[in-house]
Amino acid sequence: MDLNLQKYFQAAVSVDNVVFGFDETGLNVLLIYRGADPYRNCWALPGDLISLDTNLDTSAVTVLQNLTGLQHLYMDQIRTFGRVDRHPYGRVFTVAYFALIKIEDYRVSAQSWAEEAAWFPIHDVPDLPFDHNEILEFAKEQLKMKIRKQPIGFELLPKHFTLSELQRLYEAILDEEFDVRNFRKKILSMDFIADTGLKQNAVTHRPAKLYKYNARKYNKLITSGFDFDL
Amino acid sequence: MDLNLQKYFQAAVSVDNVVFGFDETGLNVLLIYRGADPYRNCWALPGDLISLDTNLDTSAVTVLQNLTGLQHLYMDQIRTFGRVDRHPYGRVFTVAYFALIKIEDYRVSAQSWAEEAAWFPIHDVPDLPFDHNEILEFAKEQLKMKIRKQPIGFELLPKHFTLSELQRLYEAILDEEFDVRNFRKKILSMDFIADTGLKQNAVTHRPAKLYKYNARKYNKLITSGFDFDL
DNA sequence: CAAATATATTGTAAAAAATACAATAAGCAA
DNA sequence: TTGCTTATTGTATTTTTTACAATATATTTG
Repeated sequence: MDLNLQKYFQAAVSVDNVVFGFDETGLNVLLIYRGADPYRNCWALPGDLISLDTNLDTSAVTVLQNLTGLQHLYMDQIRTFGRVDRHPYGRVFTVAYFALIKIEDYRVSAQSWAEEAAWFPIHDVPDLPFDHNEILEFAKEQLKMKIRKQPIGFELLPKHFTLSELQRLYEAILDEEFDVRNFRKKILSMDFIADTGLKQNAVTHRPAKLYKYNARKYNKLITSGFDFDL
Repeated sequence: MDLNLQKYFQAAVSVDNVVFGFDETGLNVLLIYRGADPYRNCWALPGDLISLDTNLDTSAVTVLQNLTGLQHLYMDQIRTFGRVDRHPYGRVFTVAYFALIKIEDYRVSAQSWAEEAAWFPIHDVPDLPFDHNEILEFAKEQLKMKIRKQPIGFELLPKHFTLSELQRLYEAILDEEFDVRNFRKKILSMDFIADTGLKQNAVTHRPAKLYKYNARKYNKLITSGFDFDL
């Protein structure tokens, strides 16, 4: 390589994944316990330097799977962080990705140099190394924006869900309360959310109707200029 | 450096700037004519490899100034592109930024290895090297989203502007037409847009009233939960 | 089995916002 | 004075948002 170019080709790139998971306790984020330097023995976002023969988006998926066993997630790029001194080993740019999953549908298992992998309640996250706290804050903002504009919320609930569950989900993520009647009115006015005819059972109170999300209908609406907006 | 790490630290990072400019002809994008390899003698987005001792956001500003002379712009990061084969010299990740300016307020002058710098109408952009066409498309989408949500449109017009000019601006960027009466109603209902008491002169028809944008009032509204939305 | 408990479900009126639609006004030029 | 060009304005209708509380249905308890 040209000597003039040499000096540019000395950077590393990492990905850091912010995986949000939802369960009955609310919104959580997945962290790993680092078993490798730098910042060995810290909880951190599951991220790693990426191999230079792999496309960026593919790397995000690979890194996550390699550290936590999670696979088949849809990951979205959110932003690149590139402060000069963000990594002690040299110039490392990190590309942050985020994903949103239903915790009970996946099993996380620490792998590679990750000693543990665990879910932390979103309001109870420890100090993280690098600029991971900053990344997490940014991801939370993105999540709020996205969940208002895209029907990703449904992917966090069981296939059949009650409107109360849905409302709790939105309230947890947006950190905001909605009027029960108005919320239901709005949701039911979107005709890609359908009554299954089923009801909850084994609950100690009036059982709620179960609904399901119809992605096919949603996609049809989207293409005809519909705008999901909570 | 640890030999195991060596292999990661061989990437380069570039920034590519999508600078949108508005004038009476509509929306334009700034391109440079490359006087350096690769893709010498092509029009391309003003971008360059970045020096590894500079923060990412600073690099975006520096690169743009170095190639086009533009400075004191507010640049926003939009996305990182990292296909393995996007650059012929090696693994180069590029971070795309965008900015929005009033053409007549700035003078562009090709510098460094840029042989020319010129504005191209947004609907008349040539084939670009690397993945620059893809980056540009992405930036256009971002611009549409942002201009609906933030009052950045005002930064593209003279300090004093007419409502017709403002409407033409929005119509050019969003590629959509608005009803004259409803548009004015909506704009004037935002009380951070004020009548200056002045009128156009030297026009060959009824002169329009001149308005101005009051950023201070807007910021006050924002912090109290107001949501700009066109 | 009646009462208590817990959550689910529903409607309506008022206010606000969005939409559709066309006539008149104010300059300049011929 | 007339014609040309762009600027400006209002109203009725529809749609959407908001605020607000009583009743229903299941289980558990006494």
